[in-house]
Amino acid sequence: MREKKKITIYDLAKRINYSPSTISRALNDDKTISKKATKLIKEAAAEMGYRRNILAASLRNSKTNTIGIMIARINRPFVASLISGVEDYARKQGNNVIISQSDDIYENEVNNAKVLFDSRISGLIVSLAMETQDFSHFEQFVDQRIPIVFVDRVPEEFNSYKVLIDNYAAGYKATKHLIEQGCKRIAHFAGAQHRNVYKDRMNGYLDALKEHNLPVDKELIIKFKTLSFEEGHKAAKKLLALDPMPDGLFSSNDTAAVSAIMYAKKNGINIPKDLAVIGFNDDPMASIVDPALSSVTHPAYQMGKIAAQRVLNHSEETYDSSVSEMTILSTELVIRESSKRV
Amino acid sequence: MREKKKITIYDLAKRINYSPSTISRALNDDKTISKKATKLIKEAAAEMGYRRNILAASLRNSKTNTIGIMIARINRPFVASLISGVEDYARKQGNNVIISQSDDIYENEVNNAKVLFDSRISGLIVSLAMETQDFSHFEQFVDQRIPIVFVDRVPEEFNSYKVLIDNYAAGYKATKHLIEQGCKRIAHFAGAQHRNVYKDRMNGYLDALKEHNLPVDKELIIKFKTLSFEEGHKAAKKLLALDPMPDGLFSSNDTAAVSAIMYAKKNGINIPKDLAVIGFNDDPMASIVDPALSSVTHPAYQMGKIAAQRVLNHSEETYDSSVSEMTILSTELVIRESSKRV
DNA sequence: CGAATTTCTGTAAACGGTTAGATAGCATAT
DNA sequence: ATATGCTATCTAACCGTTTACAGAAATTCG
Repeated sequence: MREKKKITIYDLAKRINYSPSTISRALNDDKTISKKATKLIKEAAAEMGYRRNILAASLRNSKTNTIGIMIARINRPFVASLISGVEDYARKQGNNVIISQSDDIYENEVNNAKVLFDSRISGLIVSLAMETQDFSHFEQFVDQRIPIVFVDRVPEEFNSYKVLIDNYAAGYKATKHLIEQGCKRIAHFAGAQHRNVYKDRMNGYLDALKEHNLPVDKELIIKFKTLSFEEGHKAAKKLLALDPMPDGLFSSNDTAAVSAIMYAKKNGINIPKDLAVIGFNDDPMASIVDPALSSVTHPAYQMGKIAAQRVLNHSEETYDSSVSEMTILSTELVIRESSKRV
Repeated sequence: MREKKKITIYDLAKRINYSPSTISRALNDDKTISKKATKLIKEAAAEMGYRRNILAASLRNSKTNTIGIMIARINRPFVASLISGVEDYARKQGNNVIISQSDDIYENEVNNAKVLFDSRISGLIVSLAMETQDFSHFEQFVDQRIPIVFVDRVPEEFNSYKVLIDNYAAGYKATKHLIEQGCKRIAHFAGAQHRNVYKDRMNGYLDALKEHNLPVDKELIIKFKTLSFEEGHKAAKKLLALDPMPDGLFSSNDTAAVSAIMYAKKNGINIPKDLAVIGFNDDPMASIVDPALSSVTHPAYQMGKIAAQRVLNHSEETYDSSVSEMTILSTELVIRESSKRV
């Protein structure tokens, strides 16, 4: 048993006595081809089971209709939803999506960029690795006029499309909410401060404290590397050992917040009475933990969709790479039991 | 500012006076090229910043080094980990991974198959949509000798590589565990019975009951369509209204199990004393819910990795498409508070 | 030293589309 | 009748590799 032969426009040409160029044009609905010929050709193509060879077309056009996506790791709820949004939109427009994971490691990101570049992707969607602080590996795309859309974790110093949420406002809102619940000593789980999302959340936190005349206590701000469950555990331990203990906690993600809640519960601390907690992302776990975790919703799927739109609607002519075009999505507080005191 | 010119082997050829064919061979480490020439050529290539055009190479070889992956939806923990495993392995071997989501809808799956086929993927990894019962859309790949590896949700009637866990054994183990905890009336949340994973889990459940001389009560077996949170809620409501109430529950996934736990708790039912519960998948939420959910671990990442290996090591010569080659991974029970009675 | 090998490199034809420019046929205008 | 323009199609080059085959140069051998 051997492979079915793949038929080409040359086979079609021979079969119905048209030149390959006419076949090609007809199949692409070029109006210079007569309706009669177009119909004939399409029928023959269907009958013979013709399928366009995308590779040949891509080579000729140097256009692959493939979007590359760079993220830290797929199996995080936010990222999975983001990709989901990109994929759905891109596919509707006839594009493929190829993904690459950096594991939050800078070197991997650089290497992935090279691989995606060599794959001749038509556009790139990036959420930066935690480590990344240098962005020169993205310049190759700019040089070749390949549109880049940064999502969520975006660089501040690199001009491009950016899709993100208002992290500052979200941090402010979350903190203000805790203040309104009567918290006076509010702790913060802070992420890597060179990453916009975490820096902005922290700034929102700080300003909310200041504007409500609460002192900023450095002891209450814990700097995380990865905001993992383990780190959350350690940080909670440290916090609860303080005297006086904090009475509120704004965590930069849900994982660390949930970890803190679980640790606190085990140590007989009442959430939210002794410690009101709010997280960030509204991951599925937020509604599962008991008491359910208040959080800030992230429209991840929508962000993916918008990013895909930006990449695909990018126009060579009007685009000016010296300008950053931002799309800022709003967030919402989801108040659950973990922070409800009044 | 215009694009940087892309340099080709012709540019290299002109620059260092070798023919394009020699360049090409040298860059591919062909041994017929002298070491001296190879060295010279590689140096020149590096210096001029030459990058191979994958499209041209793919066209010529009709080999894309791209793996397609078909799943229901990315943003489910199991699937995300699976993809993660595929991606890591594939990329190490110099392959790209393109994904497509069916949303558990048959028509989407058929359409995605066509798109991936037209993308000339070198191999395909599939976890079936919930709905799918006909597999003829995979035949085009078989015809073209494109290897297919089915993962987790696999077809029974289609010969190919398959990577899955022993769902029957897992169902049996989980049920037996509940029996050992003293449960006499064990309910089961069953998934679509035409999907191997759910059918096998249920059979394991049934046999465990029989072998321990417990009656099979049809009232206690609830058939789900999607095993969603909402369905879990409804099913729990139905179960808890029974008289006598079941004292154990084996759910085919964690989502429905967690939903049931939350509903039961809200209605004053003690988990595990009144109702011992065990789920399936060991999703992150299993360790978050209170009481923590016992579950069956799924080595999702590893399954993805193995699937990628199978696809990439697939050898045209030795492969016999009339044979199904299965890799069956073992599972483990993770016992947590939701089922610990003794 | 010439013949036979071996080693290395070059020529040219693929792979399968797309597209600029040429051409042919025909209707209309001068 | 010739020029002009329009429509429909074709020719051939091109995208950038790979590779069968040919050929040249270097080496070995009798």
